[in-house]
Amino acid sequence: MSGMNASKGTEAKIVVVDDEPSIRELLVASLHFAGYEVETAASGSEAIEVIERTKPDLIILDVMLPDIDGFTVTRRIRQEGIDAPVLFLTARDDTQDKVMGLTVGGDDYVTKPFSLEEVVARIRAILRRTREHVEDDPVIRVGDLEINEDSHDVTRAGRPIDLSPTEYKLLRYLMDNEGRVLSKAQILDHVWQYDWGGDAAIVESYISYLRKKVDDLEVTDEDGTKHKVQPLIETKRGIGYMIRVPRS
Amino acid sequence: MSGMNASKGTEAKIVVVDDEPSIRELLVASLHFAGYEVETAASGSEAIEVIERTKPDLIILDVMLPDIDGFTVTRRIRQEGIDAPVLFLTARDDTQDKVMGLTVGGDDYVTKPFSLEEVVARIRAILRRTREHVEDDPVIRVGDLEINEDSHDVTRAGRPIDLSPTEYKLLRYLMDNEGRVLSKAQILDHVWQYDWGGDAAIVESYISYLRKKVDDLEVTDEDGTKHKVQPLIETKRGIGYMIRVPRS
DNA sequence: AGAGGACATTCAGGAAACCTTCAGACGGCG
DNA sequence: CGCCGTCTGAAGGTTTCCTGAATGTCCTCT
Repeated sequence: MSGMNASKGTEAKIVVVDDEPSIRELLVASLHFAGYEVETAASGSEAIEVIERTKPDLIILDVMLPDIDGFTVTRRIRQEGIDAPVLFLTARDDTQDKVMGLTVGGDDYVTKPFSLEEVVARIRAILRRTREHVEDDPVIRVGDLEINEDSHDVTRAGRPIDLSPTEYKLLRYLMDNEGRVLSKAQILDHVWQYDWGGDAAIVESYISYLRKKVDDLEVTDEDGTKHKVQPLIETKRGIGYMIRVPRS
Repeated sequence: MSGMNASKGTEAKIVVVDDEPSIRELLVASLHFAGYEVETAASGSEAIEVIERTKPDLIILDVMLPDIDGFTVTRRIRQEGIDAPVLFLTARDDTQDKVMGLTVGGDDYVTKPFSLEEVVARIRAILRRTREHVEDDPVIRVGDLEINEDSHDVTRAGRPIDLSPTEYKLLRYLMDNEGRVLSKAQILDHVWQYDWGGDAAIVESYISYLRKKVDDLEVTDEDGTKHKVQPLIETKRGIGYMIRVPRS
């Protein structure tokens, strides 16, 4: 699943609140595997109880809940002195005014249906900005390939690269799992929205696009000689894809 | 999330006084995240107690409170020797004479409904004038683009630029977050009033206005040659907007 | 070597995101 | 009261992206 560079500082505690079991499980599995400690709640009232008991570092909160809606839950726990940032889950067709004011403070939101990469990226961005952690670096590196999660910049050997949103998400997922083979199914599940109905063949197309932009470059050395960059994206036939600095 | 240049001197302590929980939360979340230490009070009497106890550097005070009004609160705490500046929150339809005399000393006011940028900008301006801090610079720079928070002047390559109030707030928010992509929702939440009910599409319009004034200029060099300025505002498709000196 | 399967590449249509402009509404100011 | 700058919503045009399909290439097993 979404295995990250588990190295990152202390593991954060996250509470997931959603009434749909499938969404809950999806998030729990991913986040747990990504190294977070996860608790869940299926309703607003349960959420308040769980949050006050466990004092999480971050809360993932569906705004549409059977009993108490997400905004009210937020207000209640804030009154109790809990100031953990909230990542709201909203339906795309929610009226705009409902979404208003959601991005103040450390809070943020994603619209359903989301892709896991979106959620994980947002969580990291929030935690990076919220926690005191001075050492937190918005840059992810694999060899001479870098992506900056703040500016969304991508560079190879210092040279800027332009990626489309989906290309960026795919590359980010690969880099987050450097040295680990990811199946096409895994990639589909993380980079594309969870309600995607299409074919896994689209992964091949996007790998191809990515390779052309990232691995098919010529750079000029200090001494003026041109040479191709080392390809970083490897195909593991029958298994999937992986990114890493190739072994000699 | 405003005032991101967290680097700024020592964190100031602020007391927020308002009887509406939603306003309180909005301000607490934003200011806390912006690096301020925040306490709250929901009434005039509570305000006096909290202010005398915590000795804040600045007070945000709604003039319309259920028990003791804001002016009286100010008078009382002044009698107790507390001279922290006050940022008053007033209703737009408050008669002019009520607002009169609010800006004496270090004090200032904003009208409800406000935008977060307005509040944060005023807070910074007040603290800049109040504190000894010699190193505080009212000028924000990105490349050859400068805005002066004291005079509200905007210049590009030395040339003055006229901006409308909303254009200025938008530019200021972008520059305060140089090199970080801001979503349209974030921009809406910070630059527009918190009770805004409209569409996020308005952000696109204002980005367009801003570009025409800021990024679509011709300047004349010392040697008489004309050339276009580098565009500083970048679109990150599917993510948002960002300002910075472009890479290479 | 050949067949079959897995992967790579390319392309075009449609969709989505974005840019720009404009007219009307609104409010401040003379 | 009328003018003027500003704000807002909407429309139209443009660019970029996504997706599915078609075709080509490489690997593997027999």
